[in-house]
Amino acid sequence: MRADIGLKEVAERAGVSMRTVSNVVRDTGRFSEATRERVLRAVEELGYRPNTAARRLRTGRSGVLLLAVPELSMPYFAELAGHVLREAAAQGCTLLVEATGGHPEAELEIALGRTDPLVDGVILSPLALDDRAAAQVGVPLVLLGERVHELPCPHITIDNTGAAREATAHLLARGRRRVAVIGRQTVPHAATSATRLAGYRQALEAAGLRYEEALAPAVAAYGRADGAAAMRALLELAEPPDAVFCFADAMAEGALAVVRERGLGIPGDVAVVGFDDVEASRYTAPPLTTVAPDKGALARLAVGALVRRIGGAEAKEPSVLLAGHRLVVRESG
Amino acid sequence: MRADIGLKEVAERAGVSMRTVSNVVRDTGRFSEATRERVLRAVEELGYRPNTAARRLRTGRSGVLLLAVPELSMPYFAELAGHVLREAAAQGCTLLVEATGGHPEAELEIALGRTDPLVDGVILSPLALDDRAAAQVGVPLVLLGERVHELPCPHITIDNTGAAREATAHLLARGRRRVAVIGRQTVPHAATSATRLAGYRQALEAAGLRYEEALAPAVAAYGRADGAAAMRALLELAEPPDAVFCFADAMAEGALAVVRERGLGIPGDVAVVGFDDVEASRYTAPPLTTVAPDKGALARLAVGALVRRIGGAEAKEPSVLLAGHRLVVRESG
DNA sequence: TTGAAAGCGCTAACAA
DNA sequence: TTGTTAGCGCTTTCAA
Repeated sequence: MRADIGLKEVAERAGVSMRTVSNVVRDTGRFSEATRERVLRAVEELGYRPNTAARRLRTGRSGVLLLAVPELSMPYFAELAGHVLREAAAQGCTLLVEATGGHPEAELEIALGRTDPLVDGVILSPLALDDRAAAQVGVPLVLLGERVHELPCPHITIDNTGAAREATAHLLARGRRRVAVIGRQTVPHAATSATRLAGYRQALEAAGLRYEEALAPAVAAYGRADGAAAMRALLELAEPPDAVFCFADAMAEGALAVVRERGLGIPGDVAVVGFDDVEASRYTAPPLTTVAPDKGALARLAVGALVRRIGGAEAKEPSVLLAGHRLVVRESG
Repeated sequence: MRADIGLKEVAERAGVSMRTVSNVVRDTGRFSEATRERVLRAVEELGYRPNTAARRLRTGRSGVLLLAVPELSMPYFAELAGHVLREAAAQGCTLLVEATGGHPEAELEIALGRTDPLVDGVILSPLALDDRAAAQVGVPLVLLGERVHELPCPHITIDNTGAAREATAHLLARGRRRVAVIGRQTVPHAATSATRLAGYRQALEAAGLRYEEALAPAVAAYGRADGAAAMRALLELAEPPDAVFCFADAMAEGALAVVRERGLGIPGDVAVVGFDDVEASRYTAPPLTTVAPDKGALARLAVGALVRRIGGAEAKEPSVLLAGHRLVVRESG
């Protein structure tokens, strides 16, 4: 049982009205320095803590943000969640984390605002959201990590196409000529796949190479098992690739395991590049070359944009906020 | 702006009093089947959603639980959080996730109940909590994953000592004679280290071997880098080990990387066993033999015990709840 | 610069 | 079985 010290008790102790205590505590309105000190002392002595439920009931604000990611057990999202957590705390907000499983329906529900009524705003990391949500976004919303074209809300992302182009170009620059890609998806609205694939093709084209679909096996998801399966398929090819660019480190890990298992050298026989720069990628065999999105910036931009949105900012601000990225070259490619 | 449909609107529409609506919605009190249907229809048509702030203000319950883990970027905790998330949702609770950084002070704050005033109860995964908190636990609290002796609250854990004994015995049974251990900690109150080390020593003893501190290098934390550093030290020894038992899969990954880098065979020259059965461990080179705690059971027990605690259950129930574990034998040992 | 008082939407004690 | 009503603790208009 939390001590039942309320505004009233503090007010009595400090010899002022509740209103003044409220003002001092939230640092709003006017009051003299002397009053302020007296109130703060009373707060301290009594161990007063504002009742958030009452505050919310009154103001309609809870200070709670929701972060919805596909799966917390995916290291990239876990790391991202960690950053968002820190950033939300820095902004004085509480963060709720939810897993959508990457299901379009679950993502839609969240975009529509059918979340815990507690939340003031939502940061959604969609995997397969379509634009049915466009017409009726129900909460202050920010999309993190993927562009869903029609949604009227800020999108926080990195230059996926540019990053994919750089990663592919890197492989090409090292003399690879059959560069495969793991991460193409055939489901509709798979924006990550689409933007990165575009970058890959641009790099190929710039090098005078032509895109072969055989070198871009489709995957169902972005897990290790998907990467492993795709790599196996690639190695069955009459002309197997001499390099593979994976759209996620997790898939790269799976791919690495398959290549090793075949007794092939990395990067000797097959170079491998990933995407995400998850912590584990420093410890794979061999350490993974990968695209590192600036996760801290991503989190900062997302929380910032959301807080502004909640504060009533209209869609005035640019609808796409870009965080940086860089290619971290390690030993796998 | 959430639609401002309240109990009142629903009551009017259904032609009953607010009280009845409230009862129907929460399924408490008495009402006829006909009333019930009428009310539910009105709720549906109006899209009524209860205001949780008002409810909480009135009842003092928010239905929000807090899970505090050291770091979300540690895969074991990320996976565990995923399970707890699901379990909390199944119980109709909202889950807040927080990272303590494993700092004793941060953990103490949480155990003392100095959390977001919103939360009804806390599941804490402590790394270094001491028993200063004993006297004054301030919220319904459940400890997950580690026993902190004096705290008057349920402890959810696995048989760490037994598990460590089994893992070590497994290595011994395969003919290893110099079995090292990575994970010994010298900071006070490192319960995980202490219980697992005890199991390791028991197995050694049962095999007629004696404990050598040189084979148990101290680590500062349980990350990959710590495992790598410890493994390096071990390989410098005049008589290096022929097997290593790591208290966390993350450390095992670091250790594997070092062993490979030295050109030694796994498990040929050095067998490696981990602890946690994190998903990544199926994809290490070679796949990691590891102790798998039943994370689902851990989550279920923790949420269950906490909900009962919040509901007013006294410390009547057993103070230690054990989840199962098993040794998953893969190729590394 | 401060005080008094009216609710925010809901639950539960009291009535009918 | 259902209706009425008094607050929960806070913010904020209206007065002083």
